[in-house]
Amino acid sequence: MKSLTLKQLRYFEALARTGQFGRAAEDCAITQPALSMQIKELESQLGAPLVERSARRVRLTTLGQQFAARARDILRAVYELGDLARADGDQFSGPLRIGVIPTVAPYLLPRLIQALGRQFPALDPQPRETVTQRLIEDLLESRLDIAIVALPVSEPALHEEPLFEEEFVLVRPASEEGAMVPSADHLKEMRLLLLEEGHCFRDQALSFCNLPQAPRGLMEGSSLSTLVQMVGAGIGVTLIPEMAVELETRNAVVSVARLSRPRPSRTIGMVWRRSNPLANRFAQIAQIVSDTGRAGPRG
Amino acid sequence: MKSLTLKQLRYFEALARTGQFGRAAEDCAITQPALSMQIKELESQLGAPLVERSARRVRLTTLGQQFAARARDILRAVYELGDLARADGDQFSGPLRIGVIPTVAPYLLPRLIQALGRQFPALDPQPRETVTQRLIEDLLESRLDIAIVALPVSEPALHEEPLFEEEFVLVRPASEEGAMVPSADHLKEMRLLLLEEGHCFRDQALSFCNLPQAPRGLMEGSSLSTLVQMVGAGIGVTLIPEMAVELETRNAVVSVARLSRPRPSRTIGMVWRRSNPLANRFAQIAQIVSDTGRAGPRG
DNA sequence: TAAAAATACTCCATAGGTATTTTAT
DNA sequence: ATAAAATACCTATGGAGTATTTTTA
Repeated sequence: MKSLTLKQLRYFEALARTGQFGRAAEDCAITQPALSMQIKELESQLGAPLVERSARRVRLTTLGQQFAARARDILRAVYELGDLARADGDQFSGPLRIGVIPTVAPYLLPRLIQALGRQFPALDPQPRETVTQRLIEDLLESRLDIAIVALPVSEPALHEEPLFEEEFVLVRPASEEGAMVPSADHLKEMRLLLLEEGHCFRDQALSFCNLPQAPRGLMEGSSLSTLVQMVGAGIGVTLIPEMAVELETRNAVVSVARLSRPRPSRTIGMVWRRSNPLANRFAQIAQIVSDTGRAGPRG
Repeated sequence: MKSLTLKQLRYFEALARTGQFGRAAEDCAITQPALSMQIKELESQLGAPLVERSARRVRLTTLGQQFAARARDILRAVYELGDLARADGDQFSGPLRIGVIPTVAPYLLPRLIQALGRQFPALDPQPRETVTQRLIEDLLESRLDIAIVALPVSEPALHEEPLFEEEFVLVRPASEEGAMVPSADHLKEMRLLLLEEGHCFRDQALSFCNLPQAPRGLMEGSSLSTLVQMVGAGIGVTLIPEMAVELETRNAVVSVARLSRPRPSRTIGMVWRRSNPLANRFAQIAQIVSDTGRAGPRG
């Protein structure tokens, strides 16, 4: 006479995601036996196994895979249900999980958190920084509410709200201050430093230089900060978004130059699940982010 | 730190549907205080009221209405999740909630239940008889698995599987045995007895007689059995589906005549929710129903 | 004043914790 | 031999029951 519980779905989803009872339990903030028992109970209710047990790793059965897919949809819908109440009322309160790409986060977040705090004192912004692909996954699985990324992302389930246009600038060793600014095609002849694989800004820079793929022997860095320091050491040149200039070039012996013909830029925007009941709230938030982004570091 | 439970959703759905704590509790097979507590807990978790309390009757708040709509979707999905396991394996087992329209049920169900029992010994058919509109509602809300109705029903969420074509025949007093068979247009001049409002067969009969609406002074009955008995008493004539002939005319002083030009008929079919994981099973069931229907009462 | 919801309390089922054993690599 | 899952046992939370009070139409 027992029936399915959300608890069971949550635990099973974690198991399907982590592939291990122990990790799943940790993820759910319970102990491994507790999770094992719930999975066992779930399987007994269904009358069929969801996972193939083995000591090292757990594999989902065919049924388990179908089950996991539907369970995820349900958990997402339940999450949205919980947000329904927050969408009404006059003040926006509670946790807001914001994802931001690494080439924007450090330059925007401090001022953004401030601005949000001023506008919505009861709001609890929970920022998270990672690459676009991960942010999109997290959004689709309801592990994030909104994400600030470079547009377009082209996911049908997501709404895209453009916030501001951001130009790229060239960073050269200080010794080249005032030298002639190279064209896009000249750039690819130079020793170009780029972010490592996975960062959208890497692809945007490559694209501006008319390079379909990264050239051999490309020097890579894991952050814009690293790239600029490498430029300062005379290793090469790089491109960075305008927003990063103030912070990153302050303590580096580099010079900054505007590019032109065409002037390179990207659109920063905010995305969220269309079905999220907080969508209207997010539109308000987007306005604040846009203002913050345009105001610049002095804002 | 608590989170939503399906129990809360089920109780709230019942409350939204019944509009009363007591009825909802009864519906959920618990006591009224237990349900009250869960609703209270739910509202406190959301931080906003879902219902406006009053002694006589409960009204949903705006939030409550949105919440109820989403909750229903979730509960439906959870129900389907529970059926996922039954879709695999080689034998189809467990409860199968079958809805059948009243002008088909008594003539088909006995043989159908037998046939199902032969084919799927572990299956537990739970038939329910009511008019098409109610059946469709129940299907959409996951209170039924399949329904046997006259096609088309034209609901995008439902799959329609045609089973067999069923002709209508004319039932006249026994005294008119062998008399000339009237045409469709003649029929509307005669004293026609029809089923009461809500039965699709009523509309099908009217449509065959080229009557857009029921004529004034129409005699109505609540079952085909009643109609035939009235014909036997010399009150008028009526149309019944072929399948009903054997059972209904056995103990009545009436004669049966085939109609023609055009020969009237309707398509009996089976419908189910497209998203139901048991859909493949239902296709098997449909084959059995079709065979049973075609075989006739001597089956 | 009568019907329905809320409150007060009691009990027990069960979810989850700790400790340990079993299993598979 | 080791890491992970299952098993055994215990505890405590909270869901549901009964009895009663409060509310309002």
